[in-house]
Amino acid sequence: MKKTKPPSSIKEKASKEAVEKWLDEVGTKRRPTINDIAHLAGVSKKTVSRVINKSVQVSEETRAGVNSIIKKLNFEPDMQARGLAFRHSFLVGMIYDNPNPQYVVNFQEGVLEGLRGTDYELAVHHCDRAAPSFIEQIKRFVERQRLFGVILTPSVSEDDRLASWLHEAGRPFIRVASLQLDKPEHMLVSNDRLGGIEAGRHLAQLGHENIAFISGREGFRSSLERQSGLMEALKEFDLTLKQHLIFEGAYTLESGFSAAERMLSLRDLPTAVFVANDQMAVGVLQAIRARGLSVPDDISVVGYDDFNVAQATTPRLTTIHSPTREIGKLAVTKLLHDGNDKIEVLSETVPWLVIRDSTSTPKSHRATTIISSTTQTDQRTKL
Amino acid sequence: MKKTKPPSSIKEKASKEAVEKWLDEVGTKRRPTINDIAHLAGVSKKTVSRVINKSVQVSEETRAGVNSIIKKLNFEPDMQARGLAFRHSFLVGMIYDNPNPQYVVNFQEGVLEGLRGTDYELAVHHCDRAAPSFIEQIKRFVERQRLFGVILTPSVSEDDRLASWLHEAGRPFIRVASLQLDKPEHMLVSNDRLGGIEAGRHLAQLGHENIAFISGREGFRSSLERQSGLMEALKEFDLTLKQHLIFEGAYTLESGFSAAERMLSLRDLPTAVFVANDQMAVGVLQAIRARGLSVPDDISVVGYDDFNVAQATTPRLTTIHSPTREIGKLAVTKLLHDGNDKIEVLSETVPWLVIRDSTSTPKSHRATTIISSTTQTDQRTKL
DNA sequence: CCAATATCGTTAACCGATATACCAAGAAAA
DNA sequence: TTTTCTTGGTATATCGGTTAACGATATTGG
Repeated sequence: MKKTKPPSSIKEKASKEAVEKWLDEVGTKRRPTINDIAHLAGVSKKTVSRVINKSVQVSEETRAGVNSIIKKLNFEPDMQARGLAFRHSFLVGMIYDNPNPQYVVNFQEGVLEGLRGTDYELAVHHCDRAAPSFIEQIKRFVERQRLFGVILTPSVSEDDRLASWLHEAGRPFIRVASLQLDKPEHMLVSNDRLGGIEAGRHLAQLGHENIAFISGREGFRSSLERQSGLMEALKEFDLTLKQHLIFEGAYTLESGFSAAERMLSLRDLPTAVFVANDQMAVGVLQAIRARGLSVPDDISVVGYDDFNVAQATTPRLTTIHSPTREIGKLAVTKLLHDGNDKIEVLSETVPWLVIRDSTSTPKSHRATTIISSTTQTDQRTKL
Repeated sequence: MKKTKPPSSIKEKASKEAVEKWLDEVGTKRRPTINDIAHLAGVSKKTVSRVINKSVQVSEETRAGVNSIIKKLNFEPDMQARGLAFRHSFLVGMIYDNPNPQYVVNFQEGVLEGLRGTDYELAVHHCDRAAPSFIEQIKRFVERQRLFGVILTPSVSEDDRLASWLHEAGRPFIRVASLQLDKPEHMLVSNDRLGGIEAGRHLAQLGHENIAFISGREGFRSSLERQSGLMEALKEFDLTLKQHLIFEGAYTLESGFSAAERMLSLRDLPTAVFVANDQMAVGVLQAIRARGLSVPDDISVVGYDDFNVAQATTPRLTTIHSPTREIGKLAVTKLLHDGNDKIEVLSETVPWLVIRDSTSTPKSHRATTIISSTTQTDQRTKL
């Protein structure tokens, strides 16, 4: 049926005419499909498919010919159809339930960066972990869209039922959390414990001994990890975190304010406080000021996150920088390469201390260590 | 071929057994398809499809029967396949190129809220408007995923080439911008002009006459609109915005800081400044403090956006609240109902003034109007 | 009582890709 | 020379839905 190959110049000329004819007659009405490409390139559908999917079973010549037609017709394969055949869509789902906008956007931007250049796109889903049908809604989302894979961010990531369902359904997923909760292939740990250690060491090194902690809501993993890091650091300096210096907040500005008020009503005030996130730390600064005290002269404050509020306060907030964006990017990479390569994770996802203006040596030390107090003021780590 | 209907109790019993058999034998291996439902419900594929799509051509009895099987098998239609047949996916695209995380998340959350309960999901795409292939990348995204519709947020929304391409391709889309750019069915206007008016009136009513403006980068629509609102308000009070009191920033904290420094080097200082966004306003506050001046005693400051930095500063920022979330929600509603209903838009997308602590009467007026200055301090509008 | 008309359902073709099975031609091996 | 791989390609079924076109039944009207 097929004619013997004509010399390539003639063949190409013929094909060029055919392409133009197609563009005139059909191209104005609908997008090209794989059939059009196959027809104009003089090969079969499957061969075009092989070219698209970079299969090796196709000669360099054929590949070039097909690609040139693809380019001329500006062909984009329909991901719906591709997904139908592959039994999964080309969508990665990101599920979140996080009140902090900056966390979400930073993470999301990391994910999008990781997705760039791949065939995959991002579908985001916000959920309310308190809602009774919370799991059902997520299942529905995942099943209906046949997501290629799912990224669970805190605190959704902490739900074990969800994780085991995904596991049993055989769907690739990544849990991003502040500590190891599951098999390593599913986990990406942001290591909030280390951040807590950094904060604790910083305060202890400045000479603080009476250090308070303002936590997130009871049971919040990230807060627990940050606290446990603080305790570990204090232990290194033979200090302890006293039970009556732990105050519960809820990660909001207001809750930070009221937790700080409780703290400030103590007879013996602490000389420093580590606050489990920046948003609360803003409230803490305001409460301290409202009492007529000054930061850092009377009380040093360390936050956590390094979101942009940390630079808006007076004094600007010393805080722990969390590499949220990098974690997001890693999450995608891990998801897409699912165990193919083991990625070196640790180095990039380690939080670090950013020293700004809300910490200094405690008053009691001030007389003896004037020098360190002044040099401290402008020191920053990786800003 | 079909038997006469048996009494429904018998029929149901038989079907119940068949359902259990299916769940045991097949349900463990793969998800149910429309064929399974049709078979077990004793109807055809198409009838099930009609039930799913809420077509009227199906009797109440049949519908109930089919729905019961759907529920028992926990069937979720595959959106890939549906999309293939419909010639569009069940995805709404949101395209952004906005450095402000809070804007993005607020807007996105509004969009997700608008999508809740529909069959559609959100695919987000971040782009760089400065990149040369910027348009091509978006086209690729839209075409490959065959998006049902697209929402363009500022400043991507301002690109006319993109808008006309979408229009010609016949794909539904919404442009969210600070002023009318196109036919109303494609536009959602956030009315930054009104916000500017609010800010201007507030300052003028306090008695300020020498008012400065710190703008966004040249040509930024939102900034231009806010400025033009300011000018309009001043005109109402027989005031003008003097050319030498306009300073260009770039919507970042640092740019606000340096614009303010330029302003503060003037011989005659203005008594108030309207800053085109909160992020810059934070920089402005810092610059004023750095000069040893005080806000609002020496200079009043008004921001724009009402993002959470506005509550973190000292003094807390008087600013214009932009109903970003509501606009996001409206954008989806408009997109999904595309002209079916005309939605009443204006009432919800109007920005409003939030009075906090960074504005007061100017010094010169202070002696004569003590009372208004004190009552002002705690006044807030809709906080 | 029979044709016209809703009403309710069915069948076959199709959306745009991939997978399976299979074939032809040339190179290497027997 | 014949047989057996390997390589490069084709034809057809299939993924899970929808649409178009076309039956069957009941319900009317003449």
